[in-house]
Amino acid sequence: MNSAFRALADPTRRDIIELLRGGSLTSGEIAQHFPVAWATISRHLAILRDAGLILAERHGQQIVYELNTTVVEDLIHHLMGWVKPGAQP
Amino acid sequence: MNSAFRALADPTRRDIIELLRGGSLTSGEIAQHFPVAWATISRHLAILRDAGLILAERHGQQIVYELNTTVVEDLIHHLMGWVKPGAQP
DNA sequence: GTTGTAATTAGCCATTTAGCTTATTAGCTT
DNA sequence: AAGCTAATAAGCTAAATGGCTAATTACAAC
Repeated sequence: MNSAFRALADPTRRDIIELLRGGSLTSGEIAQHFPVAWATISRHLAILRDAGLILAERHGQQIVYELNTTVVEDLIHHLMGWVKPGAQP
Repeated sequence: MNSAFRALADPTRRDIIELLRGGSLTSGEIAQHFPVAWATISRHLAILRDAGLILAERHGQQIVYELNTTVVEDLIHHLMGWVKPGAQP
């Protein structure tokens, strides 16, 4: 859970997530949308993957990434616990 | 919005938020719950305050902090936009 | 106004992080 | 197996971050 919060702290990584809302994309397609080096995007993807926020699947010689909505939902529930007074403190 | 995500990246700051779920507390009361120096907690509080996640109010010579649920709710809505496919991409 | 208490700010240090460039791995295709 | 493309890993650097101690502000009470 901590790694998910850490992963979301970087705006580029949040942009990657927003990008993946539109559907699965390869690492190269994702990198094209950003003004940083491909290797930098690749590391962002690794951080998001380690946090469980995205899922990677190899298709031939390219790797397709997709948003893992399950972990995002877990985050939402976590945050909802902060605003719901009755939840387990 | 970015500052809120950044603020939540640190586990101590998330613990402070969880602590404030139980009700408003002074800076000193908050600091007592953590094994770090008071000045360090004070800076964490400033970061949370700048991000709008907590509200500060002076009562005499002490300052009382409380959770700002409004900004937490904004965060929740932001995250929900990631899992709801129909929302504005 | 001086003393005391609550809290923040300033200044310093070690660690982490995000970026880059240059290798290296993994899988096609010939 | 040799070459080509997609992607990650390695190694480096500058900037940000979280911790500390010491100094400073803000208010209250004497």
